[in-house]
Amino acid sequence: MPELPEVESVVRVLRDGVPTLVGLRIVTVNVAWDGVLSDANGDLDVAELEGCGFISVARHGKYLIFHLECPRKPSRDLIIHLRMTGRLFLVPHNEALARHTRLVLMLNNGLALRFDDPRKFGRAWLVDDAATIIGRLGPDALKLDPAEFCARLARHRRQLKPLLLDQSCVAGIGNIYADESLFRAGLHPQAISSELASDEIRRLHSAITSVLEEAVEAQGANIDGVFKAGRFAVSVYGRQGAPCRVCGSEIRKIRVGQRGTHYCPECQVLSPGDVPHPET
DNA sequence: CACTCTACCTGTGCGC
DNA sequence: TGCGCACAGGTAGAGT
Repeated sequence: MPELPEVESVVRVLRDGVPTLVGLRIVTVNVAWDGVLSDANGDLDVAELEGCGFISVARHGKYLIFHLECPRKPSRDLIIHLRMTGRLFLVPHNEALARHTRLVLMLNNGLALRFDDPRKFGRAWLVDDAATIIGRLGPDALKLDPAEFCARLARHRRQLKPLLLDQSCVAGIGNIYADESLFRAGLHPQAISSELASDEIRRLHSAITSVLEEAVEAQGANIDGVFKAGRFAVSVYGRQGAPCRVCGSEIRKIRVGQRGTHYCPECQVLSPGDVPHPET
């Protein structure tokens, strides 16, 4: 389940690894599953990718941004979203396709950039300007200015959990790190954004920042028996029924905005003004 | 505007 | 053992 820290790990490998993708050129493209290219924003024209060179590898929220120099246009941006189960890596040119390989970009150094995705949720776009795709997103969760974060919370009267997952508010937080950030901030997932006190907002901001920075450092989350990309140890996500690491209370799982939500009933108390839904 | 539902997918893990 | 099914997740789009 790639969220911001997992996507950042991919960026660092492709940008800073040996070999780096930067400076390499796409020779041919192999589309193993058509659906990876089609989307409401238009289909990717494979022929336009051939001959393009990688200028930079970056990220905004969970979107990967490959800035390209192209034969027929000054520049283009290849955008890839890994969604739930997508993986991106460099392999030797002749490496056999895996069962879940969706897209292969053959490169001019004997390697290939391969996109594997069992659940077919991941997508790729080729656009003149990355803003076409990421323009609607809020600021990246790792570059979140406290004052702007405060303004964005105040602007809506919404439950914190769905608001944190809304990529147009803040980009990069998914279900795991939303739960982890709210736990660290000591805030209930159903607390109302516009009703937070300023110290609560500060706590949430620093919780998001520290959780994500630690997770980037650990190269992603490590969730018991499910997801083991990195070493970040979760406190609440998937730990329903287990004791809270802080107070020993039993971690609960409820549904908030259709999403599984994990929290500690002792550490994350709803303030009197907020009305919780009686959910299980 | 805030929320809910549905669609998109398939591997996993449960109950029977 | 094997079958069926609910479930997980991020996002877009439609509907309330």
